[in-house]
Amino acid sequence: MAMTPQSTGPRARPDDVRAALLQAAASLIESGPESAISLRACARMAGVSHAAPAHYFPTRADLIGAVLAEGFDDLAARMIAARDSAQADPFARLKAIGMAYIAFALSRPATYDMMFQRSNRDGAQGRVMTAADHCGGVLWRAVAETRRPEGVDDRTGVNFAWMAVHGYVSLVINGLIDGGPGADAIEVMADRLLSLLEPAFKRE
Amino acid sequence: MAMTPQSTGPRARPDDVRAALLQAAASLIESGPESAISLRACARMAGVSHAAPAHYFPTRADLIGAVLAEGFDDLAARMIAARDSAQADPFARLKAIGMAYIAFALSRPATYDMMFQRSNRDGAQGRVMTAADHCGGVLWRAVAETRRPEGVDDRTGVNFAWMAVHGYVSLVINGLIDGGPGADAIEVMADRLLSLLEPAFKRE
DNA sequence: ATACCCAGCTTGACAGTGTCAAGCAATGGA
DNA sequence: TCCATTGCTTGACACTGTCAAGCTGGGTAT
Repeated sequence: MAMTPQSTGPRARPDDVRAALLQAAASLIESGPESAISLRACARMAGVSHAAPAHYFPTRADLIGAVLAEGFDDLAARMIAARDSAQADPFARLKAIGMAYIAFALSRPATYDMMFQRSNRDGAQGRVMTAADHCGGVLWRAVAETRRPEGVDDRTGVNFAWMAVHGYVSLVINGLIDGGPGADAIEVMADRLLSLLEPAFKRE
Repeated sequence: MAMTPQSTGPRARPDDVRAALLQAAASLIESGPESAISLRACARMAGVSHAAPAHYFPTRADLIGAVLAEGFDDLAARMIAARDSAQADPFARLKAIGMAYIAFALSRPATYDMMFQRSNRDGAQGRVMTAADHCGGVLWRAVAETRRPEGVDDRTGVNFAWMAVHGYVSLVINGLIDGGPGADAIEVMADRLLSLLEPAFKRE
């Protein structure tokens, strides 16, 4: 059998290639059209042969899925960090999560776009959806801590917050709305958007 | 020179092929992964050779762009029809537009998704963006007719309405939120969403 | 009427892609 | 020392978008 008991295996020489492939894919996603994200281009960037990726990612969808799963993990980490360094007020925490969400999306727009497309979530054996659910869980808990008006239950609150923030960044990323003139228009608009949400997440 | 004076040309035998290619592309978009939308598959469906599409659409992006431009035209038409058959109240008209928008997106989810991706809007010499702007204009005028609270100017109103509805359908299409249990949950949720928008578009 | 042109489509080719199959090299355990 | 497994390579296949040529038939010009 000789099954290495999880000890020495990946330590001796870490899978440079796997990491290099992931980084190549991540950079290709942000730097060109989706059609340019090819396994062979990733392999060239990583300095390996055209068939090497198959050893780590059975198919193209699996490589892309791995990048997108990492994206969701990164997003969740940012949301948690923002939440934990915000004030104790539940809506302030929710707002901090929203701003972190927007910052992530605008920092990696192409990745964000792909993360939210069902067709890109097929590979990686469901890991993408698991990571996405983890993100949703962070939002869910933050919403659950707010006190909302009658008729806005947890699910409705999550849906409303998520659709507003996602709709905003999605339209901005794809150039269909702008926040108006000014360099920091996006942040101003994001702040205003979250303020507009306030009535649904506060009960006075 | 012999430049036909725009009269007889496309009448004699209408461009069946062009229409067939557009329809093939539209059906491929809705019936499979994006990678399956190939010029050659469209050509096979239309019963022409693999290079025939080049005569109507210089590149693949142009064919897809043409389908998406038609999508925006269709969407605008549905929005206008819904608006004109709604009650005279400005918010009722806005809500009718929103419901038509959601219905369109859910009836052609893959097309809708592609319409809102910047990378798919390169071809067709800007026709996609023109059609998208036309859609935005319909929304803009509907918003302008509402009476809103202080601080919600036209632009903010348009952004708020659009991001809410787009965010909702985008998340639903891609399976990240659901409207809760029940067959008509999506419509119920859509209705609730538009009601939640109401405070931003009414001044009592 | 005859020559001609050209729009509309065809066949053929090329580089590039994802994926599969086979093979090589080295590392580590028996 | 032998051997098996891991990690990667080369090679091949079908498929893709795009370009270059060639064919064909209906219209115009002479």
